[in-house]
Amino acid sequence: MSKRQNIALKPIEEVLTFWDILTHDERHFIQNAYSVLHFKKNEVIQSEGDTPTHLMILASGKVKVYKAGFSSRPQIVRLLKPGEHFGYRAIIANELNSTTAIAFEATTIYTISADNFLSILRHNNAFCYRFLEELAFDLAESDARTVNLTQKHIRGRLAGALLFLVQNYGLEEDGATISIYLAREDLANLSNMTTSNAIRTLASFANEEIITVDGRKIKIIDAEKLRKISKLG
Amino acid sequence: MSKRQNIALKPIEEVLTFWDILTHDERHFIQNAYSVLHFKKNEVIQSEGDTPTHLMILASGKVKVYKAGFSSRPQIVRLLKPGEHFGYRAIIANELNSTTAIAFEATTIYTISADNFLSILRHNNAFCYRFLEELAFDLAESDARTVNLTQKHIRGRLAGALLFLVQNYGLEEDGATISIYLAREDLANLSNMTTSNAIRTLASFANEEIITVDGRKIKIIDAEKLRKISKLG
DNA sequence: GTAAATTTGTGTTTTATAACATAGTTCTTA
DNA sequence: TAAGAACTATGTTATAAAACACAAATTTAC
Repeated sequence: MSKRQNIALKPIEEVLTFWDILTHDERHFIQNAYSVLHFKKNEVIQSEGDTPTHLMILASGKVKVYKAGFSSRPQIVRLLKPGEHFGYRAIIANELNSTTAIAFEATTIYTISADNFLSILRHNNAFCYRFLEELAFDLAESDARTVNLTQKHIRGRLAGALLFLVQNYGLEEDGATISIYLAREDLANLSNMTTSNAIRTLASFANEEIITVDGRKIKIIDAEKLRKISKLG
Repeated sequence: MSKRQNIALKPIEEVLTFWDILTHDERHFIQNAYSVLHFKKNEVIQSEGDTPTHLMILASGKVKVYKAGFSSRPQIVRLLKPGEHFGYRAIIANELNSTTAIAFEATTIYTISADNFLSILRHNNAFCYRFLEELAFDLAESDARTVNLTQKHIRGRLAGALLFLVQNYGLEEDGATISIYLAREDLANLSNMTTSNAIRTLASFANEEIITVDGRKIKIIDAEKLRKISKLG
């Protein structure tokens, strides 16, 4: 992990989506027990195979979570935005980290130690249930991704990835530009294809006037068509 | 769902792996609130897209859980054995069923209604935590499957599937025969390939004396080699 | 116990996508 | 602001696996 700094930072009670379900005592406890970590662009936050030590909550920035593949092609399994948690699955399952997390951009993270996290899980049922819901949701997503990536053709996979980005990060004020700028390589690692093919297919989409591309900025022109391509492989 | 019958049946307190963490009252409650369902070979137990109604616990038999693919090729995501639960993810996430479950063979299932299940989840922290653990474990499995299926070549995928079957259902008394007899098509749906390719690849493995095949009975001869193939794609 | 249906097996052709090669372009950083 | 590194782009070739076609074997149903 990384050194600390001190930049303007949203207070923990505004970042944690589960703040409302904590008891008075727990809030107090956490306010004294959390840490803040800062990561620069492309810094590794946690590594696949490491012992998990903390629940992490993204305060600002963007994080990609991936599994190292065999063929030197990592598979991105989650993209995180502020307010979202990670690093806790392995704590609960009592396993080593199954994924690596990297900061896409300068990122600030609140951390709560595994012991403290487990202690609250064990004592606050609503808290436990909240994480149960989250994992239940993520599991369906993961299974759906398996089918998406194994059964669709390249165009369908890339279209699906673009729609996922829209859903996940939303659009800019123009109502069209996807609010995250990914390298072609990341786009490829999200949709299980080579970088060349991500580039090529993106160019096709632009040619067909489904999107426009300006460097890493992608504007959605015809979302309906994109959805169709995503569905029909 | 299906009609009831009355065959010799393990009592619920012996089937439920979470019996020990229920309170006296909850045990009492469940003993009056469960139902038993019987399914014949190939009967559908629940369908993708349906509203989830019950937590299901497999008392006897074998069940496959899969997602319907696009290309008419379903993807098997879990294979269940007695004692294992299913059908509860969608209840927790408050979604429709994301998978279909089918009985592989004559199967008996204990069911507990969604309301009752949720009520215990909400009141018994240890119970909630047990399911949290289960989902945490399943999520890593699902992510790992994504990478397995997208990045390995056919031989690696099939080798992985065979090892999975061994791990999941174990071996017969001879210490070599896998304790589940799957159709080639199911083997294919487990490892993301066409049936022809499952047949062909299985034949190659037999040729290379890594396994022997007798109808649907598969004997593992060289587990080490199988592991190697699974790893190196 | 025979017909029909399903499953298994094998050969051939086609195709989607990876791999490779190379060049232009844009970002870093010294 | 120049030099190098990283990223984007595009053409060509190679190949893994699907698609198709059909035959043999086995299971199921009547």
